[in-house]
Amino acid sequence: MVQKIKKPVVKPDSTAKRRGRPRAYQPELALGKALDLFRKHGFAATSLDELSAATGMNRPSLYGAFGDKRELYIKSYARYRADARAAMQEIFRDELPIRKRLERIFAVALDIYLSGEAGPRGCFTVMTAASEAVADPEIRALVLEGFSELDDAFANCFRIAKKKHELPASADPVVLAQLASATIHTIAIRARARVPRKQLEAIVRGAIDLMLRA
Amino acid sequence: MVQKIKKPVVKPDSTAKRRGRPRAYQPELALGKALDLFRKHGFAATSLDELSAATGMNRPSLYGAFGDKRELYIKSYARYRADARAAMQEIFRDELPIRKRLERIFAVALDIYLSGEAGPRGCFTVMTAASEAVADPEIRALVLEGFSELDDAFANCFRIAKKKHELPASADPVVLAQLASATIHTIAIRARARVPRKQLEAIVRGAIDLMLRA
DNA sequence: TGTATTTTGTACCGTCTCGCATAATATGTA
DNA sequence: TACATATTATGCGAGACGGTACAAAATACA
Repeated sequence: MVQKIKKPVVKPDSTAKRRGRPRAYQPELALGKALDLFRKHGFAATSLDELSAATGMNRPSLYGAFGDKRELYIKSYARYRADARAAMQEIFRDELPIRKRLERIFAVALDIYLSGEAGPRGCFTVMTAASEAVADPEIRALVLEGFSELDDAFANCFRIAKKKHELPASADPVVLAQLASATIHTIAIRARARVPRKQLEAIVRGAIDLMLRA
Repeated sequence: MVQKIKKPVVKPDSTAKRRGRPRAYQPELALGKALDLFRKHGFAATSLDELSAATGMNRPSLYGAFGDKRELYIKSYARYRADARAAMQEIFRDELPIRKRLERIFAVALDIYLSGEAGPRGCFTVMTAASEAVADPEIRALVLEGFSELDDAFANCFRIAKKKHELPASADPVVLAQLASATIHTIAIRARARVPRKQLEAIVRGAIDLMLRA
């Protein structure tokens, strides 16, 4: 018996007993690889061949698992948002002093935007807004949701700070939040153009000073 | 003594006597059409066929006049920058009070970003930063130049205001300029996601108040 | 064991892509 | 008129693109 057994060392889908031939890929892992590619090159400049190579899935499997290229992009974006939310949520909820909290939020953001061995990848929400959001209503809705989520999180942040009297009564949490989001957007874009981290950190410092000097 | 030393030193502008078959297109006008397309869809999602149709030039003419697609993109971007500069320069140089000046600058920016019958086209510098700037060093250099140009113009603006005592001595023109640029970037991105003008104007108002509040 | 079910791998389809080769056309000049 | 020059118009060609048909492979279940 010359059978070359290629059993999956790790069960792809935890312990569920599936009926047919087992999957040779791990969906979450493959989606992460797809996200990496989309973040690097954008939707139009990423080919299914590259996606297939990066995920280790051949094209039919890719299609069966995630749908066509556009659906894969949407699912990748959802994954990005979930990851970013997971990284931020805890800091947003934290009870640290407002300055410390802002510093940590922007530091995590910079980590996300500057990561990538082939160059900084920026913010996927911003990239998607700049490219696909104009013509595709469904994607646009997701992007708008992304903006609102960030705005709201910042606004809540400032509202708490105001209650704790870390900000004067005259401070408007919504305006401050828009400024914080603007800072996020400008460092995301500049990161994409390879502006060095030091400069981006300087921008963040200036913005924080301005926001808290009230 | 050579009498035929008269090489066409003068550009073949309107009244110059060119040698062969006359052009059927106007280069500046065609470049404008190309820019429109690139702003709408980005580099990768714009095909030479579409460019050919929009400009009214067939592909070989397009190629002969502007080079390949990438060169055409670069020339389109240069044109965009020149247009934006022409629209802004005068306001930046003006002697209006700082608040009025900022209001006018942002209003013009919004006009640029929201124009386009097929949806708002955003800021081409921002779009290029998000897409081509990562992998293409030459384009990246142009984008960085675009960022600096805006930062410097704003900084100069605040410096003048400070000299005229419209700002307190403690105000840092560079930090304020970064905030102004950040506001430009955030409205450019949000415009691309079809956020209505009213909301963008509210963001601008909040930012100006924050910048000028002493 | 045999059958049903699910995924994989290969190979292909029609379409679009960019860039260029070639020939026709329209002008200035000798 | 005849020639040189510059542009237009047609269309080709090699490859990349997204998506899918089909059969082999690998599992669960009866």
